[in-house]
Amino acid sequence: MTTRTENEAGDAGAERISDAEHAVMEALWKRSPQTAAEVCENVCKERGWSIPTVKTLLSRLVQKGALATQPDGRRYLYTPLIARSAYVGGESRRLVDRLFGGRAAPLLAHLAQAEALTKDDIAEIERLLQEMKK
Amino acid sequence: MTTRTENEAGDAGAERISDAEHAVMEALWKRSPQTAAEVCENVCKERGWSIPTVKTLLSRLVQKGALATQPDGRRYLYTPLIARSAYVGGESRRLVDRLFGGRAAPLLAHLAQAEALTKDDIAEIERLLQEMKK
DNA sequence: ACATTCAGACTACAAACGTAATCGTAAGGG
DNA sequence: CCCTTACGATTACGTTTGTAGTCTGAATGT
Repeated sequence: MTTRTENEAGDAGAERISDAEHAVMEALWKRSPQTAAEVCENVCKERGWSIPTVKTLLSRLVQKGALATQPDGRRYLYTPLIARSAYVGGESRRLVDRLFGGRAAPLLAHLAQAEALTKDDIAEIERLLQEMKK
Repeated sequence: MTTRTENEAGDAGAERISDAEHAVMEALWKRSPQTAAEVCENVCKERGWSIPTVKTLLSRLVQKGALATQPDGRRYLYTPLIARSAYVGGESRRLVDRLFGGRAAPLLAHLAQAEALTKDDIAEIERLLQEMKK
């Protein structure tokens, strides 16, 4: 390969996705492909954005290798290149590493203390643990 | 109070703490109070920073109401104004809200899938759940 | 054919961030 | 007393992020 300074397509999702960009990704994870206008319909109202904002975010995400474009007449259809589960996994890992020394148990303890766990959560987590132990 | 546009001391930790700032906070949560030089001793090597960088971060954290200063001769002693547990709780909550619709169980499921849970983690989590149910 | 419209590309611009150098000054060594 | 030194304060500056406007050209209706 030729020098390969950085990011020449090949790794999808190396660049960090910002908060605003994440909202756009969510829309596309929910359904894809979508045009810029469609994405806007799904997020502009909620976030108080105008179309140009969505277009900027889409462009940046394409640059970052998080979205693929596919021409459709005079506009583009956008599709995620990174899976939501990969993103979510990465972010979760980051948090656990940064704040809990990489251990997940303390995170759970914190959520518990903060009343972030409902009875249902607890029940579901127990089920998960049972599954895991098998 | 006079107009009270924003942040006139009263709320500690309203402003968001950035990644670099967080490293400084960690040093002070581990031990406090500390001088700027001491903080640097604890983080500069690891992050590849020079003293000016640490001083900037300390100043910003003071501005944000995350640190208190106490004059000690010609320098300052810095002390956290927000508890680590509060910060950690807030960040965890943010993540769970943003990525898991506020439910903790899916987070755990993800960590599990990603092999982020060791046998010890699982055991400890079970203990936690037992405690909680009491 | 031509004006209108609509899409992406490019430009803008302030705030936050990461990273640091410089300035002014007070404390201490001699 | 003066010089050096060690602080905090101020300033710097490129990048990322949030939020949007302008430009250019192609499609479209008539």
